[in-house]
Formats: sequence, structure tokens, C-alpha cells
Amino acid sequence: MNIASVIVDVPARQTDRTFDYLIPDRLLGYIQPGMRVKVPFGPRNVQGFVTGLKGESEFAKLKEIAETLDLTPVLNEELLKLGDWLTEKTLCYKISAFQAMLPAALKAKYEKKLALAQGVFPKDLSDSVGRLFKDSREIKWDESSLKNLLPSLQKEAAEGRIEVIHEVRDKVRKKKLKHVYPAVEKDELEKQKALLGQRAKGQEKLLCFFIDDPKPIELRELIGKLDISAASIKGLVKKGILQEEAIEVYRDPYETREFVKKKPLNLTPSQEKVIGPILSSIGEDRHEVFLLYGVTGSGKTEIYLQSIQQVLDKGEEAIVLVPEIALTPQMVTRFKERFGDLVAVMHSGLSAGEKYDEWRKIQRQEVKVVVGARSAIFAPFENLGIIIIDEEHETSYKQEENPRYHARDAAIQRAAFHRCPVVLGSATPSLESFARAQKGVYTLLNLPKRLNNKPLPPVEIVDMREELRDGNRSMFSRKLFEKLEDRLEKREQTVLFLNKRGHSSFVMCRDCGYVANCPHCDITLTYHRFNDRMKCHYCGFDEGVPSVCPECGSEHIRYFGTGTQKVEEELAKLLPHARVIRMDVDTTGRKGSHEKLLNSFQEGNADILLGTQMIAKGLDFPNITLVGVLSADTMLNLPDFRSSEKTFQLLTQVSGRAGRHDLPGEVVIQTYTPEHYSVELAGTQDFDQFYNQEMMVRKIHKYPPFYYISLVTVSHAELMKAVSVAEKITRHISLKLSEEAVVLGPVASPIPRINDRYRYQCLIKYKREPGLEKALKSILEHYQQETASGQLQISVDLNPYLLM
DNA sequence: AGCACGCCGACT
DNA sequence: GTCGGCGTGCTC
Repeated sequence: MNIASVIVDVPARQTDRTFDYLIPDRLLGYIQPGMRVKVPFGPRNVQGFVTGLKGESEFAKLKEIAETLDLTPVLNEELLKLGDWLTEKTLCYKISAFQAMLPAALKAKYEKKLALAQGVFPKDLSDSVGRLFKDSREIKWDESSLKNLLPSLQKEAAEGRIEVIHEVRDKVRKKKLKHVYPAVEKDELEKQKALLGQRAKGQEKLLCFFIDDPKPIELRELIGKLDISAASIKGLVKKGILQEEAIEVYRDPYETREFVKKKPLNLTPSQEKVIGPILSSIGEDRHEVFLLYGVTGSGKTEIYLQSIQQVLDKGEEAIVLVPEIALTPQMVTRFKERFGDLVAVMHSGLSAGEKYDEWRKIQRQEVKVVVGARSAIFAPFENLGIIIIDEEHETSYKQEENPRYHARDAAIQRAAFHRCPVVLGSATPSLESFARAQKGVYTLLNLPKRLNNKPLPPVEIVDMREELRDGNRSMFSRKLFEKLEDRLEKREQTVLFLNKRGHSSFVMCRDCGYVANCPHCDITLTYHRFNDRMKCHYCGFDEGVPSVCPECGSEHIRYFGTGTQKVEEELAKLLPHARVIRMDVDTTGRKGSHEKLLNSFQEGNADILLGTQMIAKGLDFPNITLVGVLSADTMLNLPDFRSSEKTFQLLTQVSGRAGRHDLPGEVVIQTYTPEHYSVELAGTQDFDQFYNQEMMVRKIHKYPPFYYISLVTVSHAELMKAVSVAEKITRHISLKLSEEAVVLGPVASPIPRINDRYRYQCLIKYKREPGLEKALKSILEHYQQETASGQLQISVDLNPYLLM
């Protein structure tokens, strides 16, 4: 077994297979599947993953593995298999699947360098080349600065005086800090203390400290604690009494926070009823998927916590997925309060290094529970006992780049391997999951009542067209405004929700109707008040606001629309005494600012919390008694078959923020389409009826959960090329599929151009098409050269959540 | 992805 | 005649 199969870090169709390498003697018995290695590949070195070991290879002249990058495998056997599954399910490259399962810090960083050959000095080279090495024997390969030296470099390299090095490194280093500890026994420390001179106050303090506690301590901490200088430590180190060493430390994003340990709460009878099947599934090592359908405030989290406790008691581990966890600090707090140091947290707000450290804690079995966003589903636990997905219906569980996986599917895959339950929790389950529960594929668990039987808040729907007819041109209906004033008077809090999607500010000419568009994408530029500029949210293009209309020359050009900033301005005008906290991408950009704003609101530093999607979930503050939705229907017009579902879910979620505690709550929903069933039924919070109605619509239009869908998007800088390739692909797919399948297109994507590339797409709806995956693979293969060069892009999404 | 090998145009 | 354009194909 001295040969390793390796998947190399070259994401291309031609290299999407294993390559065999000889394991050098010094690494024999050490290299295991799942380790990262550095291997020579063509003329350079690349990172690779060992996927298996074998005794012989069909390939005659094998190269040797250059070195290992890990001491222990970063992917265990289960995760290696899961990588294969991901590759198959999403048609991505093996290497992309592996990389998706690991923290970004472990991704290789490549650096091309020039170095002097052994025994060669700058003076041995021609003047121009020799000058490059005057400071160091190694320099970075910098295309631009070396440009005119290329011929002479080539000559020196050919004659062996300099060489090209391809370096492979981890992206992020382990964080190491200098630690100090005694080098001698306690009685020796005592002896040395007696020998110290009168003036050696610092050294005396140090010795006292270590006589008390000889454990290693971080240098800076020691200096701060004893109020001494680094020189005192140096002195003792020199005498050989103390020792210094760089020890790996974890970056702990929550280290400054104190968590008070909390006990499990008593379960209500209905909670008891629901947790029963989950606990027995855990106890019997049985894989089962539960759909925990519980209204907002029905105590789902406590079910999660107590199920996990059972798993921990069994000596197993738990994964909890939450959507964009940075946005729900309350959730993290509850887990930390219950399980303390056993919890690792993984979310997008952490730096690459912090994420890596949390991952290391899991790998080293130092934690038992991970709470995290989508990618936490790949936490390298060995004995999973439960996987929980909170807010199961959230679309952020679907990754919108390769590998385009859905965390729910990966969860079920992993749980089946570990023979443990998956709990999907939601107040508004996705249609897909609910349908599966109805069919008996998932086990449905119901929590129909809020804790303490608090009623759901009454919801009033206001028709904004009527408001307009009655001459109210403000963005607040009279009803909402009245209630706002009332809450201000009573010193209770209000949450105002603005459905921002498709509703951000833009710049328009009031005379000719010209709207500022991105010159590279067919999309309106979004206006940002804080720097008075317009920005494209797809390619990042950014431009100042023109003072005159570029079409007609009119000066009446200004920003338009109802962004949060604009609402804030209007609030300031109408209710100048109200204290408003605004939460959107602009105000929560910086790390931790989100939490700060929420804390400030919780402490009562504001009367109104104004925000977008991000305030729809997880807020649980006792003083919120009014929730206002400013525009309920802005999502309904998006080209997305899930838009009704999303609207219903969002409105229900937001409504759930009101009156969760002692004070009763109220909800006002403003809309231009009060008759739409998703708005109307969100008003009565009638999920069952919504489900029935929406299922009918899906059936008629052949959408999930009745049909599967797949989306192929073709993009190219030339319109004609994009169209013709899309056409060929569509034709090819149609030929390969059965009568039952529907192939739509090709049509221009809803955003027909992004970053100067035209986009055409083909949508496939089908029930059972065993030939589809093969057809798609052969298409990707067929166009591999053109896609490799970047000219042409073909993206395939089996089960897309965004049809853009 | 890189990089080398290989076959046709405008240049000292 | 040669330098160099980037199409094609390989990397254990």
C-alpha cells in the first residue's frame, strides 16, 4: 500500500479524477485517506486530497508525494463519501466538494517565486537579473515587473543558476502566542527566589506566581497580570529558570461574553408529546426525519436543547443549523447558556481564522455541539447523534454557487450514515417538506399553540390603494400611524418591516422617466444615501448621481423609491420624538454592529426598530407590541415560483415578533394586493389553507413538490454566442428526455446581463428522468474548452432556489 | 488551471 | 528564412 490516489486542486473537467502518487518511505504508514498533501503536478506543485491507498497502479512512472499538509486527516471516511455524494448530486468537481466541506483557511494558496540555485550568488548572474536578488535569495514572481527581463531570466534558468518555485501554503496560519512556564521544579523556584537581589522585584513576582501555579501562561497576559516588564521574564529565561514557547491558541469570538449557565425548562404537555418520538429515535439509533411544525413562540428551541442533552448524555454530538446565525445572537446565547464550552459557533461573521479555530475545536473533539450556518452541516464530528435545522424553510440553506447543494439534503445524508434523527423546525414549513410529511416520508410533529397559550397577535391588512384614493400619500397608512403614535405614548416598542427585495431606492428623472442602470448589467442601480452614490448589487459598479438627466437634460433627477433610509427620513419628519434604530446592509456592515443595534433596542434605547429581512426572525423582546409591514407584496412580482410561499412565510414570521410575552401584540400589514391569497392567509395565519391553495397552483404549473426542476444558465460576452449555445443545449436536452418532461427556453434570464455577459437559460421540469444527469454531464464535457478559458460559462443547478 | 507542443502570418 | 500568435492536449 505505497501508492495514494489523489484528487488535485485543479477545478476542471479533465482533472476531475484521481491521480496516483508514490508514497515516499519516510511518509509510509503515515499518509491516510482524507489528508491533504502537496504533490508535483505537471511543472508545478499543487495541493491534493488523498482519497485512497493501494498497492499498485496502472500508471508506470509515478511521481512521489512531496509532503503532507496535515498531521491527521481533515476529512474522515464518512466525509470523503459525502464528497462523492455532493459531486454526484450537484455535478460539481470532486475538489470543489472537498473544499466546500472544509474551512476556507485550509484552501491552498499558491505563490510563484524565483530563487537563486544552490551555491549561486547575485554576482554570478547578469546585472539586470542579479539586481533582483540583492536583498534576498528568493523573490515573488511579479508578472509586470519581470516583463522585460523574461528572456534573460529564461537564459539563467536554462543554465541552472536560478529556479522557479511553486509554493503551496495554507491560507491562514494557526495563531500562536508566546507562552511562559517554569523550566525547573517548585523547590528550585523557591531556592532561586531566595537568591534574588533586592532590586529584582519583577523576577520575585514572577517566581511567586509560578510557585503558586506552574502552568504555561500567555506572555502578554502574564505581563499585564503581574504589572512587570518583559525584561524581568527575559532575565529568568536567560538564567534557565523559565522557558518560552509559542503555543497554538484559539481565536474565540465570544471570549469577552459571559454566559450564565441555565437549567432545562419544564416542558408543557404538548412539548412533551412532541419530544417523545425524537428522544426514542435517539435512544434506538434510528434514522428518521422529523418536521417540527410549531407556530412562532411555541417553544421549539427548548425541544432542540433537550434533545441535544439526550444526545450528549449518550456521548454523541449534535449539529444545529440556523439561517445566517450572526443575525440571531439570541439563539447562540441560549445554546451557550445551556451547554457552555461544549458549543462551537460557525457563521459568516467570523474571520477565516476564527472559523478555522472553531473547526479545529470540533476536529479535536473539544466541543460536542456546533451551531452554525449552512456549511456547519459538514462539521467533522465522528458520532453524530442529531441534526437540527431551524427555520427549515429558509432559502439560505441552499448554496447558490458550486457545489449548489441544499443543507437539508446533506443533513439527511449524514444522519442516515450515523443512524440518527434530523429535526426540521419551522413555523412556516417549506411546501416541499410539508408535502413529504403529508406523504409520511417525514414524521410530522405539531406544536399548534404558543407557550402559556398566548394568542397569536391579531393581524390587520390595510389596502394601500384605498389610502391613496383617500388622499394619503405617505408610506404609512392612517391605521398604522395611529398605532405608532399610541405605542410611543405608552412607551412600548414597534418593529417596522420593509420588504426590501425589489424595493430599494433608485435614481429616476421626473421629467422623462429615465432610470439609472448599470452599464454592465441589465439592472437598476441602487441609491445609497450615506455616500450619495449609486451602486450595482451584482457587479459592484459604483457611480455618483448625475446632476442633470443624461437623456433629456432635466434637472429633476433624484432618488426615488422606499428604501429603509427613506422611511427613516419620513419617520423623523412625522414623529420627530421617536427614537429609531435602522437595520439594513448599510448599518450592519461592520462585524458585531448587528448585535450592538439589537442590544440597544432591547435595552429600550429606541422606540422603533426599522429594518429588512434580517429583523424578521429570532427577535424575542418582551416590549414589542406592534409590528408594521410597510409593503407586503414587493416580492410577489418577482419571477420566482416560490414568491407566494416566501411572501406568506415572511409575513407570518414578522407577525410572530409581536406580543410574545405579557403584553398583547398587534400586527398591521400594508399592501397593494390585499386579495392575494398569500397576503390574505398570512393575515389569518392559516398555514393549512395556504398550503392547500399553493399546492394546487404548483400542481397546475408543474412545479415542486410535484415536479423536479433544473436550471441551465449560459452566459457569454457576445449575445449571439450565448443564445446559440443555449439553443443547442436546450435542443440536446429535449432529445434525451421523455415525453413527460417539460423543457422551457431558451429565454433571457430575468437579469439578462451581468458584468457585461449576456445570460440565457433553460428550465427543465420533470418527474423522473434517469437520463438527465448524463445529458447534462455530457453537455458540460462538450463545452469544456470554452468554459475553461472563461469565455463561456455554463451553470447547472439541479433544484434551483433562485431562477435568476 | 498552467504549461508545452505545434502549426501558420508579418518581420529583422 | 525566423519570431511568435494562441488552438490543443496533458498533467500520476
